[in-house]
Amino acid sequence: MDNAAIGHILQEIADLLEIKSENPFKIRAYRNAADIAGNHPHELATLDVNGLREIPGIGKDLAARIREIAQTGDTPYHQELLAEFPSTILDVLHLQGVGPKTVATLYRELGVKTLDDLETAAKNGRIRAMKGMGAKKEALILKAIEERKAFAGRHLLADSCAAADAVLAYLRERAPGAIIEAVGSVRRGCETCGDLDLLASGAPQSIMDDFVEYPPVERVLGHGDTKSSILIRGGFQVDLRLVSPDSRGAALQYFTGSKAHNIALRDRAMSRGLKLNEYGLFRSADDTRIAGEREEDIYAALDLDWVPPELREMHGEIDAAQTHALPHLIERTHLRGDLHMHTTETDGKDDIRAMAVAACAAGLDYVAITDHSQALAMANGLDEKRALAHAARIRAIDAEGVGVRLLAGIECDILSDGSLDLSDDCLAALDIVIASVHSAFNMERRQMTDRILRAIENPRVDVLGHPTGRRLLMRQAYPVDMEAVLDAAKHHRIAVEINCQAQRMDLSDAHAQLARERGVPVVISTDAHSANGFARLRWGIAVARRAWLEPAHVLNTRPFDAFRAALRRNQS
DNA sequence: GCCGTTTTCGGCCCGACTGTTTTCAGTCG
Repeated sequence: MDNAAIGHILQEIADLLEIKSENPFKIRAYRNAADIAGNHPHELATLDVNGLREIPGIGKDLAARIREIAQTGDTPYHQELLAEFPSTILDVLHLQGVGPKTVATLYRELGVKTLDDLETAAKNGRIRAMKGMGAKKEALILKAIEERKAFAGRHLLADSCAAADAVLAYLRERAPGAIIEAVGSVRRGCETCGDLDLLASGAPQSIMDDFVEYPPVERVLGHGDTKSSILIRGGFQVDLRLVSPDSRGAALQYFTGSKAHNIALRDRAMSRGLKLNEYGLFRSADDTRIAGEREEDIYAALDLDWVPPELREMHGEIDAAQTHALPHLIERTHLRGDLHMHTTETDGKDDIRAMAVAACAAGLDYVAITDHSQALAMANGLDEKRALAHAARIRAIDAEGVGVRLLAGIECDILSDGSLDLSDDCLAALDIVIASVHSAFNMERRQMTDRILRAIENPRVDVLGHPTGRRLLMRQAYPVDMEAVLDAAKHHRIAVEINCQAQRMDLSDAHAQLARERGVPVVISTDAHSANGFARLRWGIAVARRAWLEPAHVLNTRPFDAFRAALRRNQS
């Protein structure tokens, strides 16, 4: 039972309790626990009740429930709730504009159990007949059902940034004097985002009208003086808030979240006789404004260092901010090398030279060319002979001098039994070897873990590539005991990769944090398949920052010679 | 359901917008 599965059950319990109109604080406790489970870097299943109780927000009851879920796959409490309401009703709850009160009424009065039931009831005009409902609400529900069918809901960070940038450019053109920026999960660098949150300050009121007239709008969900929401093509919901310049810092803080971080800040404010909202920080007694214009001032007034947005997840950042112990996070400009890319020799679109030139233009000092090995026949993977010939060409071009230093490497497949796809002699003749899993994903966890551990034990391997194989919003990670893998990586002094492909971001932020805690070196690599692939370094940087990584934790922040010396094969 | 150099009980973050309303409940973030 992994953390995501545990979190899912806790979330369902929270949803069902909400439909039952249970104590809202109890519901919050379950939601909070679901959040903790989903983001906790350690496997909750490996903790006993005492270990669980040490996690803030997990008390006696929740620790017992989590334990039960981890051991048996579920808890009777969840089953009891499901006996009262069918699980399909949760689809109805998650519909835009339909909340727990409405779901309960629909179920009680109309027997609505599924989205299909709801659609039928709405089409037959039975919704409008209910108290508190009307024809307009009925139409909105039908519209929301239609949208649910069309859109999946969440989006990759890269897609979210692109969509946000387009709206921002449109708005900035119409309010040149204003500051308009992305907040929410985009600003925190989350791997996937739901809605896009934008904040404008110092803009004229007309910005709201401009916003709802944004050409790609498919539907206006709300249109007020200070808050509007739209649905745009591509399935993004975009929210825009307008505040006055003297509230910009407070609003920036408030709308960036996360929710848990904000609750902690408000709590802290309250204990100091202050009140924090999106307009500023005020003295509770007389509403005197203490801060609001600058985000830094809000934190400072609460005796905290300014917290970088990527850290605002309630993973210890408040304590660290209080004791001046926040990390000096890695930035894109710290990266000097990129250790994973492909060329026309296998499935890349550009040749060695073009990749080198593009890397140089991207500000890098060195790259490793790491084409696929023979097992990946589909990608025209390299056998021994081709791998060595390719390496010779890479070294020849490096000798010419192309603005960046080149390393001759390979991304070698880890076969099903954990052996590598090329001979030790061949791998030893190269400058760097990444070992990756590209096949046989459907293994048992124990088997997959052993497979990867065996690869790590091979002294020719320097880096473990995209360690979990996940494809965000498409494919789950293969089951693997990441703690065991990281322990082995530490022991054998190999590095783990943060793969920068937008749909991989693998390691995840939570796993990268585990790597940092264990002292396992990390590399951040693009896995570029063309010369324009270097821009995606920013996605790997986002993961690294969310994992609290500093430049010293990441090998490819080092100068070329120091980087080479740090590779496993070059250590004594 | 969690939490506590105020508390083992009694607190727990809070404002905007919409629809169906004559004063507010529900939803959302």
